[in-house]
Amino acid sequence: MSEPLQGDQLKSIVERIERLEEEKKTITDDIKEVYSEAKANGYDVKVLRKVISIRKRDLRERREEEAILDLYLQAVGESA
Amino acid sequence: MSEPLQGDQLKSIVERIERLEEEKKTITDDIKEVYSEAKANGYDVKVLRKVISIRKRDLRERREEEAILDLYLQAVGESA
Amino acid sequence: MSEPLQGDQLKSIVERIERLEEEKKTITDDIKEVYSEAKANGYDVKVLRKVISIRKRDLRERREEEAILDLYLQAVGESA
Amino acid sequence: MSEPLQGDQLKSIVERIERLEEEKKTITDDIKEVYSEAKANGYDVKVLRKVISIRKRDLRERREEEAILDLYLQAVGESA
DNA sequence: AAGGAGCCGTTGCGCC
DNA sequence: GGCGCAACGGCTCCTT
Repeated sequence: MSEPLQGDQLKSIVERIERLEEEKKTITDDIKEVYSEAKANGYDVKVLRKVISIRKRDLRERREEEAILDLYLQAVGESA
Repeated sequence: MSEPLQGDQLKSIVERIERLEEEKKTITDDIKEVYSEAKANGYDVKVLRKVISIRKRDLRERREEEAILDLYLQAVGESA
Repeated sequence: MSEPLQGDQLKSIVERIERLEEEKKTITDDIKEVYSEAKANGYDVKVLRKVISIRKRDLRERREEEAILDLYLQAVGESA
Repeated sequence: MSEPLQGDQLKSIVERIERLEEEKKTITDDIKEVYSEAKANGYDVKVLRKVISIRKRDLRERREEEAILDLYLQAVGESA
């Protein structure tokens, strides 16, 4: 009798994923909405996107530097 | 005195977007998590992804067909 | 009589692309080779890759900053 | 006095890799260029890509089959 | 309509 | 040999 249960499990997995993807889409749309509002208020969307992306990049870069520092430390025989 | 307000507005916009992007990332991670669990339960992730994508495609096609049907109905003088 | 010519043209396109992809693969293999040599000489490949990627990122970041500067200049009415 | 030499060696490695990656990028761009031209001549790029990928797949499969055949031949005592 | 940017899915690579 | 990660290519949407 495990078959039907497996079927249920699969169904559950698919539904969970689809539900999450819907939520994700909602957020994506929200983001677009914010850009739209910004544009309506006279902001240059292109610049705005650039600002966001650079801030994100900076954050990433900081993490990157930590990561390589860890690697160097390991390379000289220290635990991270 | 509108400058500082604009500054605040810009800051608010950036923060709203960054907050939304964080939420989006959380959901993306949740989705990965579900796939991981599925894999741990013996499901083939690649196939699973295919299933999801086909279902998405089907849904989209169904909506397109409805849209076309609506157009036809309107064309013959019926309200949608 | 344009049909055969078109066939030739298509053939030419496909061959050019396939040739270029072969060259690309050769280079990819060359890169792997360099990493292999480096490893044989005692270098930590993981660290090496990190170094390369950070240098690339830095270069990109510099260009990014120039790009946003240009955007700002445009935003205040100056030509880039 | 091996330190500076090692430094030079590392520098050389990094430069070789970066040089190769530039060449790789050039080729990637060339490929894009060919697709662009094809498009300008009325070809459907998406279909074209499909053609290329199928040919690549076929080539690969043929080689795999030869490899298997070789194994069989060896198994029965023949040299490849 | 064309080009570019961002997102997603696939493939290949290195590690365990 | 399997797993996870990172790079690459392809697709879609948006702007010009």
